[in-house]
Amino acid sequence: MTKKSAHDLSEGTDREAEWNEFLSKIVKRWSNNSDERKQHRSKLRESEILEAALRVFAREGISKSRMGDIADEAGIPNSAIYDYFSSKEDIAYKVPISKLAAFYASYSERVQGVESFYEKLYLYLWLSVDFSRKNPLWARVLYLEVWPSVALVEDPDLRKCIDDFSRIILFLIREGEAAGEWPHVENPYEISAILVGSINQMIITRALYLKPRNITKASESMLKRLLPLLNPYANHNSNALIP
Amino acid sequence: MTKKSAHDLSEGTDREAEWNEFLSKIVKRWSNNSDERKQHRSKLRESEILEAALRVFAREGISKSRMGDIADEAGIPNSAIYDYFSSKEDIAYKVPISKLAAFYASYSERVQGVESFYEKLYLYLWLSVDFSRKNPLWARVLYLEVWPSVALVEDPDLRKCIDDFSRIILFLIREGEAAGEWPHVENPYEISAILVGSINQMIITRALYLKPRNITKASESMLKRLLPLLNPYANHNSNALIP
DNA sequence: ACACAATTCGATGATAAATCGATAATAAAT
DNA sequence: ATTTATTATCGATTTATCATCGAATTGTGT
Repeated sequence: MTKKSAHDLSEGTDREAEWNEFLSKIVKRWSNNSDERKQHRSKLRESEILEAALRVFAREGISKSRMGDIADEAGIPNSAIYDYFSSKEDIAYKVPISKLAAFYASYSERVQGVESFYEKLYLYLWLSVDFSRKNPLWARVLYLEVWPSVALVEDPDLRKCIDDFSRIILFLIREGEAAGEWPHVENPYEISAILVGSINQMIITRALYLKPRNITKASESMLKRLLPLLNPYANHNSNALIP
Repeated sequence: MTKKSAHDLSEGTDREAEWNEFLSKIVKRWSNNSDERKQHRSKLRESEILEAALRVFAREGISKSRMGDIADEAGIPNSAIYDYFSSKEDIAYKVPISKLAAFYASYSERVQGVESFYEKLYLYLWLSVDFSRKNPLWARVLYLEVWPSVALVEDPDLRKCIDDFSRIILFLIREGEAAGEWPHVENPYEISAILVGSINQMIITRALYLKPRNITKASESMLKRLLPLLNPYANHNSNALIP
C-alpha cells in the first residue's frame, strides 16, 4: 500500500463506486436493444430470426449462410428477414451483440460482493470461458468469425461492444494497482493482451477441436498461471472463489 | 539434465537430426506450390493475381471483396481469375498459404546454428511477429480473417498449413524438455495456447489499431515474460539472440 | 512457317441478395 | 361492435455477383 492508511476506507469506497458506475454504464449500453417494434408478435419474430440465424451461422459459417437458409430455419419467407434486418451483414452483427450484452449483465450481477480487484478480474475471465461453454453456438460465431475481424466491421455498435471487453480488463488492472493489490504495472496493455489472447485462444481451440475436454478446469489452471504475472511475489489463492 | 552425461552428445545429435527432419518436412510441404503452369507468363500472372487479391482482401475484407475488384486491381478481365483459381474461396486460401510457406522457410534458414531449444522457440515466436510486421497486408488477412476460422475451412491444405504453426511450438516444448532445458511440462497445450494466443493477440491489435507502435520491442518484452513460464527457476538470457 | 498446346477473355447462365407493393393482422378510435 | 389507421407479412421481381464456356489469341517446338 502506498496510500496513507487514514484515507484507505473512503478511497476504497470511492474506487468501488467508480467501478460500479463504469460497469453499469456498459451493461446499460447494451441491454435495451431493439425495443422499437410496436406489436408483440413482432418482437417475438425478431428474436426467432436471431436465434435461427445463430444456428445457421454456427453450422455453415457466416459467409456460406444464405438468407434463404435462415428463413427456412425460422420457418418464414425470405423477404420477412428484411422487415427486421437491413442486410445479411446487419443480422450477422446483431447476433453476437445480443448475447455479449447478456454476458456483461451476468458478470455485473455475479461480481457484486466480490471484494478484491484480483478476484473481480479472475471472475471476469473465468466467466467469459464459462459463458462460451454454455453458449457454444454463439462462441463459435463470435470467437471464430466476428471478433477477430471486428475492426473491418462497419457497425460501430458491434465494435464498441467488443472493445468494452478489453476496456473492463484494463480498468480492473489499473484499479487493482491504485488499490495497492499489486505493484505498478509497467505496461497494462501487455498483460491485458496476454490474458485476453490466452483465454480466447483456449476458447477458440475448444470450439474447433473440442479440446480441452474440460475447459473450465483448463481455464482455471491457466488463470492461476497468468494472473500472478501481475504480482510475481504475492501468493494469491482464489480456489475458494469459483463456484 | 536428467540424462546420463555419457549419452549427451549422441542423443543431442539425434535430437537435432530429428528436429531438422521435422522442420524440413514442413518447409518442403509448402514450398513448391503451383509449379503446374507450363508457360512463364502464366506463372507470372498467377502471382500477380495473388498479390492483387491480397491487396483487395486487406482493403475490403474478404467477404466484401468482389472478384471484379481483384480483376481490376490486377488489370485483367474478371474471367481470367478462374483460369487460375477455381473460386473466390480458393483464392482466399491460397493467398495466406503462399506467404506462410515463406515464413516457415525463413525460420528454417535462420534457426540454423541456434543451439538451445529455448532460443529456437524464442526465435520462432519473435520471427512470426517480425514477419507480420514486414507483411502487414498479409498479416491483416491471415490473422483477422483466415486463421481464427480455419476449421470452418474446407481446404485441407490451408488447415494443415496453419496447424503446423502450433505443431512446431509443441515439438519444441517437448524436445526442450527431453533435452533437459526445462523441467517436465505438465500440459504442453496450455503453454502453447498461452504463447500462440498472446503473440497473435498482439499481432491482431497491431493490425487493427496500429498499437503497440513498436511491435518488435513489445513482443520481446512479452516473450521474456512468457517463456520463463517453462522454467520459472532458470534465468535465461536471450538478449544476445535477436538481431 | 507450321501445327499444336497453352492461355486469354467477352458473352452468357446461374445463384443469391435485396426491393417493392399488394394483402393481412392488430391496435386504436368511435 | 364496427370502422379506421397503423403495423406487419410475403410473393413476385429486380439487381448484383459468382462462375462457365468456347472461340480467338498467344506462345512453343520442330
